[in-house]
Amino acid sequence: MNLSMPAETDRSLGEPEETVAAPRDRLLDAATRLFCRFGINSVGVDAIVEAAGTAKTTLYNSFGSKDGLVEAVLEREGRAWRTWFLAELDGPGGTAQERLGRIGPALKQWFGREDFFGCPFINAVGEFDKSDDRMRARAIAHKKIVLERLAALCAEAQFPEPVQTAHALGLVIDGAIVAALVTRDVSAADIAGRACQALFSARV
Amino acid sequence: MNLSMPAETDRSLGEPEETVAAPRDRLLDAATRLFCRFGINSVGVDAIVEAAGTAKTTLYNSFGSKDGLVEAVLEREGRAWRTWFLAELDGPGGTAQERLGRIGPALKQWFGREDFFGCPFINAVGEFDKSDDRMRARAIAHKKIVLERLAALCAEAQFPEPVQTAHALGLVIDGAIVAALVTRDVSAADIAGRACQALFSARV
DNA sequence: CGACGTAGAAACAGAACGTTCTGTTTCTTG
DNA sequence: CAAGAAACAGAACGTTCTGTTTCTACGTCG
Repeated sequence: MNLSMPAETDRSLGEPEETVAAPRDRLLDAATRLFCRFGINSVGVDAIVEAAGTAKTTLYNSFGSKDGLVEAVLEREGRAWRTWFLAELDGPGGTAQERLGRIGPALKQWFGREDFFGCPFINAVGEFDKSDDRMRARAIAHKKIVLERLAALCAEAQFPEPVQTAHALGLVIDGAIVAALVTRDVSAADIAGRACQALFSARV
Repeated sequence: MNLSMPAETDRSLGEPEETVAAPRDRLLDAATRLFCRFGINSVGVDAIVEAAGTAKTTLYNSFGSKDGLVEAVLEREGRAWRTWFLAELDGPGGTAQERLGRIGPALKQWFGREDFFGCPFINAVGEFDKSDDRMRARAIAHKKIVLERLAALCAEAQFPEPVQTAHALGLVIDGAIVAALVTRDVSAADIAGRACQALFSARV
C-alpha cells in the first residue's frame, strides 16, 4: 500500500499509475474507512496513521487534532455521498416523480456495497454527547442539502405540500439506512421504495 | 426487579420514602442515563460508579464487566420502551387502524422528553464494530418484537400486506427517531404520523 | 550548494481506560 | 457475641488514548 518511501511522486518520466496518494489524502482515506466501520471513538490515531502509512506528525500537522480529522472526513464523505445520491436521482430522463422513484433503487445499490456501514452522520451523532451541538450541526447541514433537492423535485412533481413530502421522504430514507445497518438486509431499500410510492399516491 | 439482596428492604417499622434503591439498580439507572446521553464508549466505569454512588467492586460483582452492564442496560431499557410504546398504541378503545394512528402522537410524546437521546440500540450499533454481530443481534431482537405487534395490527386492519406495511411503519418510526435526535425537533413525529396515514391509505 | 519545508520514525508525557486487588465498614443471622 | 455476606473506599495493574517532541532524510528551489 504505502511503501513508507518518501518518493511517492515519481520523479522521472512519469508513471501515473504507480504513484501513491499524498499523505493527507491517505490519512483521509484510512480514517474514513476505520471510522465508518468501527466507530469514531473506537479508532485511535495510532491505528489511523498505521493504516495510512504516515507518521503521527503528519496527521497533526495536516488536521490539528483528531477532531479536525473527524470533521474533514465527515465533510468529504458527506459531499461525496450527496453528489452520488443526487446524481442517481437526476439520471437521464424521467419526470420529477420518476426521479423521486429512484430513491429506493439508489439506496439498494448503496446498501449492497461491502463498505456500507450506515450514514456516518447518524452514527456520529449517536456516539457523541447529544447535548453537544457541533456534531448535530454537521448532520443537519448534510441532510438540509438533500432535503432541499427532494423538496424541489416534490414541487416539480406538483405535490401539494412539497416541503412536508420531502421531509417524509427523508424519514423513510433515514429509516431504511438504519434498518439496513442493523439487519444487513438490502431489502430495506425495497420497503423504502414502496413507502415512497405510497407517499406519492397519498400526496401528503 | 431482582432483589437478590437481603437488605435494602427497610428492616424496621418502615420508612419507605427514605430508602435508597439497591446498588445493582442504582448502577443500572446511572449507566442508562450516562450511556444514552454521552454514548457507551464515552462513559468510563469510574463515572458510572460515581453517579451510582457505589464501589467498582459492586459493578464487577453484579455484571462481570462493562459489557455485561451494557447488555443489562439495553435489555432493561428495551423492555421498558417496548412496554411503554405498545401500551400507547393499545390504549383504551379504537380500531386496529386507529391504534396504528397513535404511532405519531406516541413518538411526539417521547421526543418531547428531556431525556430523549434517540434509540439506544440504533446508537449502540452505530458506535461499535459493524462487523460484530452481538450488538446488531440485540437491536434486531428488540425491533422484531415491535414489528410483530405492528404486523398483527396491520393484519387486524385488513391491510393486504400486513408484514410489509409493518416494516414500512418501522422505517418511518426509525427515521423519525433519527431525525428527532439530530434536529431536536419534535415535529418529526408529526411528519411520521402523516407518513403513516399515507401508508394506510395507499394500503401498500 | 545550502537552506528550507515536508514527511517519516520513534520515543515521550500525561491522562483515562477496564479490571483486579487489598482492606474496612455495615448489616444479617445464628 | 461470632460468622458471614455484601458493599464501600481506594490504590494499583497494564494497556490505550491523544498529543508533543526530537531527530533524520529527502526534494525543491533560491
